[in-house]
Amino acid sequence: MNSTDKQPVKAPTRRSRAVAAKRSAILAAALEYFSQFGIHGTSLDKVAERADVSKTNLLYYFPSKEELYIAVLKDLLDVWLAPLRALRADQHPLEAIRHYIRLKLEVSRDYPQASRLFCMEMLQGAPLLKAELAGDLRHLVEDKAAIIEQWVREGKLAEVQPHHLIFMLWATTQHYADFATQVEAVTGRTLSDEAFFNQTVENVQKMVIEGIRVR
Amino acid sequence: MNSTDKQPVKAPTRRSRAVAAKRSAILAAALEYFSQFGIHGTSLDKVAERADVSKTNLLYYFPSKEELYIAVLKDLLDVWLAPLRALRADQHPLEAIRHYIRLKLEVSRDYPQASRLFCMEMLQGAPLLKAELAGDLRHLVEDKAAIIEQWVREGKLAEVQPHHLIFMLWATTQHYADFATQVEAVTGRTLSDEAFFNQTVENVQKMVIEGIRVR
DNA sequence: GTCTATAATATGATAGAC
DNA sequence: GTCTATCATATTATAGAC
Repeated sequence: MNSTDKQPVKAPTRRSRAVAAKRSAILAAALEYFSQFGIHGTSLDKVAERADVSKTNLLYYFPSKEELYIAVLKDLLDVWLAPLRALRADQHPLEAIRHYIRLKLEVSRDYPQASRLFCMEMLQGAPLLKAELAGDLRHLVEDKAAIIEQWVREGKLAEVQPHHLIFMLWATTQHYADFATQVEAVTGRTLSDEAFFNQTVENVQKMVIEGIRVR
Repeated sequence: MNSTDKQPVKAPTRRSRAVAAKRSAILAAALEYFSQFGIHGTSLDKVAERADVSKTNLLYYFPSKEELYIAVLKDLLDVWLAPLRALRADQHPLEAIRHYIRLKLEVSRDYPQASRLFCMEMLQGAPLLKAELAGDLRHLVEDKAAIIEQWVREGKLAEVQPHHLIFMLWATTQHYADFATQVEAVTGRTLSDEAFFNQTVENVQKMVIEGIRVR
């Protein structure tokens, strides 16, 4: 969580613990609303109500709606990127990608709101993430793309352009969170259904892996 | 376009043509805003301004913001589903899917806003498309899933569950519209760049096709 | 830190003239 | 069909007491 450790670390007092708890209650409530209705469709009233604080009090912790929104986004980016960070050159290529797919689908199952808020922000042109996108994210992707490229050069993966493979991994795994409504409308199941989750992991892994296996 | 042919068809007069033109100018302006900012982030003022009509006048054509939003969504659904409708049992399986990928990426290139609005609606739980999702869309998907299942049974495709293949097709092709900001941040290119478009089609086709080819 | 006003404004929608 | 008010409301944010 980025937004809770801006301050220098001190021994947590009773008060500071209470304050931290309130902050995170607000952040959690905000995520619920923002991820469904977006920043414009969400009122501070509702967020405050769900977090069980007064609106004025909320504005004491986060000086404006936009700052609250940004705090939520920042907290979320780490969760969202964790699976990609875990991809390392010393792993067996196909196993690494197999593992990535599972991790990312776990994120889609366990943090669907994070995935959706991220998606929503992207749809709007990511006005509040532009900086991250151009900086950190881009470098992270460059790193991982280089690893994939290396695997391709060594003949361990079929000839694909790394960026497109990364996009395919993102797209196929996010889809089960972002389009959960549609997935449920069509299949009648959700990722919380364990059997459906496993079947999803297997199908996605199989299709992706066979698509990039060398023969 | 659904929303323009609710009325019984008559010989178009000068007036009716002018009215139709105004309606579609409003719809186009609305799509631009809705697809970026969502229904809540969009004001009728802005839409009216872009469509070059007064706000009151806009409300004469569409009695409320929500009805305008729904009209836009309906117009869009056909465009969005056209590629899937084109999938037919009498085609060569891999060629059919290859073709689908191209068509859908063309939609992502030519109607990115439609794709994004659809995505945004889905993120919110599709409150205004629930009916369509449960009805028409579900049946369409069932039809196409049956075709795919048949291909699998005949040994023309690898063993995959049709729904997951359909999701993969949707996800990988939509991604280039919905996450265009991220795609551009990472690659520096967009689908309007012809070389990048072709390279995208080839990569997606290759990865998907190899992933479901029978060996 | 938390509360009670209250300011300031944006915006969806209507009334009624022309 | 189009316009000029105008209403009604929701909602962000602040001032100032405690």
